[in-house]
Amino acid sequence: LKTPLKQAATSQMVLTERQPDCQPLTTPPKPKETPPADPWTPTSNLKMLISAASPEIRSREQRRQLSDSSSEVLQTKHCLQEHLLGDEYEKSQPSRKEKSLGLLCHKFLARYPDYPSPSQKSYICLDEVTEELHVERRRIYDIVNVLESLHMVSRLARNRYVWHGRHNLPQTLQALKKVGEENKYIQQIQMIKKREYEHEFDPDGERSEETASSFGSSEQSEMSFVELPGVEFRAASVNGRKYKSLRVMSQKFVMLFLVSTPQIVSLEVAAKILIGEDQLEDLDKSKFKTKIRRLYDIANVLSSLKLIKKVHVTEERGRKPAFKWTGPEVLPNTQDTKLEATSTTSSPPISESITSKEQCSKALFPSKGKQSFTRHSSLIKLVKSIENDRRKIQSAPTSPVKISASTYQSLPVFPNTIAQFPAITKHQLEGQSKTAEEMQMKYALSSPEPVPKSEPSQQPALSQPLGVCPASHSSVSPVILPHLQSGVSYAIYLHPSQAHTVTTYSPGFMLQPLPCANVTGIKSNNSKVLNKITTEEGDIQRGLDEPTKSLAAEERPETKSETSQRCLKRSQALPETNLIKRRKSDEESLDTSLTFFPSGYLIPLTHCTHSNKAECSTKEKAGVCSLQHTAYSSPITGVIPMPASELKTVNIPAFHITPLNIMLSPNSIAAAPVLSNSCLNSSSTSSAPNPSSSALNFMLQHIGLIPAGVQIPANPVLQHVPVSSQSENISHSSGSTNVQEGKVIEFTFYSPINESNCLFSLQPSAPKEPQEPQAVTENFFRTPGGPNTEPALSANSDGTQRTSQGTLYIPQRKLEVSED
DNA sequence: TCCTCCCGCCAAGCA
DNA sequence: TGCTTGGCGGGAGGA
Repeated sequence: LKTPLKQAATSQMVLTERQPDCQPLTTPPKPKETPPADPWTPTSNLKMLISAASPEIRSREQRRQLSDSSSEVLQTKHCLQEHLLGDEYEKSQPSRKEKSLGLLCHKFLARYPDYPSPSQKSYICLDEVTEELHVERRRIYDIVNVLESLHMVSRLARNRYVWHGRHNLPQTLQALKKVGEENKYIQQIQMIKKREYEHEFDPDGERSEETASSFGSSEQSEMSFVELPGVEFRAASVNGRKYKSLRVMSQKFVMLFLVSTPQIVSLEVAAKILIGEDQLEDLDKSKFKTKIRRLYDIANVLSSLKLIKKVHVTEERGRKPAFKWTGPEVLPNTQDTKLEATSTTSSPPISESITSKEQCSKALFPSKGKQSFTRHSSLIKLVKSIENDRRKIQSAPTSPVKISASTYQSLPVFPNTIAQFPAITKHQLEGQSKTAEEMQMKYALSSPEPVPKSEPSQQPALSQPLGVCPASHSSVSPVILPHLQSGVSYAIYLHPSQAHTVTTYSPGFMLQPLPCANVTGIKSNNSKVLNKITTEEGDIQRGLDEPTKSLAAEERPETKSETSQRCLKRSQALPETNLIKRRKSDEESLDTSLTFFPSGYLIPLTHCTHSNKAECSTKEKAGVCSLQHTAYSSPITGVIPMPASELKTVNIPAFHITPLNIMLSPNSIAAAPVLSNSCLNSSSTSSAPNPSSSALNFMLQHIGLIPAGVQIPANPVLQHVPVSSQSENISHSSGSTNVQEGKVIEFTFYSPINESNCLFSLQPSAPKEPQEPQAVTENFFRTPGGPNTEPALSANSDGTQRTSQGTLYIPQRKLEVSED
């Protein structure tokens, strides 16, 4: 009996309403001897009507020995069709949206508690469900399969499932994350990105061997269903189709979110990865489309579970559908499932989650520490390899120490940054340890060698822990730069790994590492401010950074003072209002997912000029530096003082080329690019000239910061380069503060040799006087052809173009995420 | 036009 | 052998 009651009622209602004369109007119950037919869905109704109208189909129906009541139905429908012409009939049908899998899943989930009592097991009878939800069984399978992939249900027998609710979710996600990491999904994502970019430059070209081999390795890592002890996989076709099962696909899809950062995965990438694991060579369109269809199915269910949320990633090639993880954050690879819920979902509070977890653990994990998932045999080698790598990294002399939020809070402050922040914020800092301040001041302003170099041998491990991504960054380090022309100093934030090799060109330079919040955390903290997020590449990037982020943060011995400055900067950068609250949440974010943003940032210290540095420093100590404007926290790093209205862009270094928008107009002011370390570091492996170096030299010379002929060595050093800048990515604020007039300029260096890139983020302060147009020559921007090849500006191959009046415009390839 | 995904065919495999 | 399960892709609604 598949006739849904509700549908019958609806039909009756419609009939009664529209055709009172059509009798009988009641939908008769289907007799038991009704042949297997489509359920009583609107579409099947329509088909039935059509078949009724067709003699051929009708005769076929007759051959099927339609019962009298079935005939009645047909007659009724026929009657309905006759009287409800065309549009009217269509309008009487539920819309497509009302029949969506997501909605159906909502209904399904509403039937069962999120956290059922362990003593009372809920059983799911598919027949009942299909009947009550008025859907065909096939749809329920879709839902159940996804739920089963998360171990929210498990199959008990034919037609029968057990409802676990979300009890198992923490463990499942943990296991999935682990498998995802072991399966090198991050690298696969990067490879796909790389392929995409290579395809942009060479649409007809063969895919690189590296990419191919990477996928080759992914093929062998095909895995089976990830199980939890006690939640066994008892699919009917467990042996036959499980590798293509929606369950497995769902798990893989979830893994992609769990391993990538920010946790945004585009459907395209997910589909390619899923196909890649099956057979990359058959990456034909139909297969791709099919995967996409299935991913939509899965995504709908996951969305109903509020684990993901649909967003759109906008890049230069268009708007792409993607999904953002909104489920509980999963900490990496802790033996004991230590999870916490983020603020974005309807997930239970942490305490509840933990409680549930404990309950679930008792039920499902009698022996803790046991491997909690199955693994394809071919994966074991990969896992061992990764674990070895991880061991090497973790046993390095500079092994990281996790810094808790409380540590952040209690650490002393770094005076130089005080000048950038409003007095109210500084006031909070006055209570800090003066001794610590003095020590840091001394260190900051007097030390000619501000940053101890790390062991060069550590660099590869730090920047390329997985041996795949050359553009790995861990954190940023601020550098105070004097502005020779405008009298404005800047704090530039570098990655520690970059800072290791920095040599200063000004005695006043100093370096500090600074952690940056991950995009996800930022988003949650400043979601209203940050309405654009560069993603995908950054997503990939941070994923890669994760294994190394803490390493880099701990590379240097002055960890405590650095972290204190991190804390300070983050807290200082917060808006005056909600300061404490936001800092708290910020720190929570740091604590839970301390991630270092790989880009470099330039901070204008508009009131701390080079000429009166000492005075300024003194003022900084007293916390009365004449900065008048209100500084806001950056959603990116938490340390960049800039107006909230301008916090529109997050710079995330791309694994591949990431030509971002750069508008160089004559009306902005000087700024200095901050080189990400990746291209610089990676350049050491190549004998080719470093384009970044020559570019910076050019810039420095061009804008008069260094005399012509003076060359800054090809050393990853901060340069102070005034560049007229204007970013399209920043919405201009109507405010009048200096900082508000600052702009962010971003661009990427591309080195064809090491295939790395550097993302620059320049944030100049407002110009006091309009400057002459700064002609940016071709030397500055390199094309993929190499440092001495045809300049990007005149080559269209990379999409760049030069506008009139010396304005350089590089079409944006930055990705934005928009939520529906 | 393209995205989204409903729908149901039909094959694998279980009872 | 009938039924359950679920892969798969056509094609239509919706943006």
